[in-house]
Amino acid sequence: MNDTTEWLSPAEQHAWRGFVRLHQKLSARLNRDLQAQSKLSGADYEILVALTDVPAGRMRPQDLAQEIDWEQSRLSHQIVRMAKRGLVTREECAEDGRGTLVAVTPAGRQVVEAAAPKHVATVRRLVIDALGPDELATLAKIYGRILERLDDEPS
Amino acid sequence: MNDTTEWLSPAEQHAWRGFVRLHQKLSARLNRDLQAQSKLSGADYEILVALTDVPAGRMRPQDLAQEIDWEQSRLSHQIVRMAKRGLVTREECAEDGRGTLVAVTPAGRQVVEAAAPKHVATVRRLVIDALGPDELATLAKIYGRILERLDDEPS
DNA sequence: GTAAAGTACATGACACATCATGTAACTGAG
DNA sequence: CTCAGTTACATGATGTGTCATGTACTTTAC
Repeated sequence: MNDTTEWLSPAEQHAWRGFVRLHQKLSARLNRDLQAQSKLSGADYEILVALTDVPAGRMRPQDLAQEIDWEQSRLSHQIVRMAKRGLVTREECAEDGRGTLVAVTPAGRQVVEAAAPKHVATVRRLVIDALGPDELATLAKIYGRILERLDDEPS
Repeated sequence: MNDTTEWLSPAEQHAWRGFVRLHQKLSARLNRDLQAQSKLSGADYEILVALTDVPAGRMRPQDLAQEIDWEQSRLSHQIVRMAKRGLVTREECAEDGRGTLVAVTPAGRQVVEAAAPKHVATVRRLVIDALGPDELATLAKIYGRILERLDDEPS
């Protein structure tokens, strides 16, 4: 590596550090809240929301993975754990012998429906309410731009 | 829970989803890059940067934890793993018999010095370069505001 | 129809994070 | 001095994420 590295300016460093810290603390906080209030991890919550969002309450793992942007393996492990706790079940897939269907159980539905309002309230209180409408739009725009870069790049 | 939950508006939801997705994908990406290029996890990198940032190259775990905003237990486990790989060592603390000092090893220093330029380049390419200077300042301001809220709240 | 290639998902190993709890050393009131 | 409380850190259990790899089924080329 040569010495032409362009290090971050103080302003850039400040913004970047803030980004990292915020990300860390906020997700830690949201996970702890979910766990304390609803006995759910963030991962559990994300799965349950995705499943209850579709009318049938069941999806192919591959579709679910794409929907929430998870790796297939991660999802598979997560489903196993949630099935053990009775939040979801596996069903056979008629159209494709290799496939499966993941379905929310009534218990899972009940849990997420109780959890969602509290979670949303926390998000609103901690994040949304801290932003003006213009800032909200700016953030969304910036995030979209960075996400594009991520998707464009090779790896 | 009553039914007065104030759900997120479409614009709010869009921004929030972007926030979550960006956080997930970006940190996954940065971790993978670090791992691939330098055999370091993001956690390893953070520790090494903090340690090499101080002249002595060694710190009390409690100070280190505060510096990078980690839980004490997390840090302790991480130190164990990094010590096994020869990136850091534990030293006895003269002033306080309960205490320890964590020090970067020469090997650790070498690894992080090789890793840093590549990491910074990735951050710049993916994030910083996607932002105008005004946007950078806006982000920093917003992050600061949300971080304050996080720190203010009970838990 | 069959063999090769691809797809859908599972699994084991390992790194990581968190929680609850433990141990040793320090500090201060008496 | 001594003992109660606190501080600094370690440790075990458990849940989670990633990687590499495995298995069963399906599709495609021939």
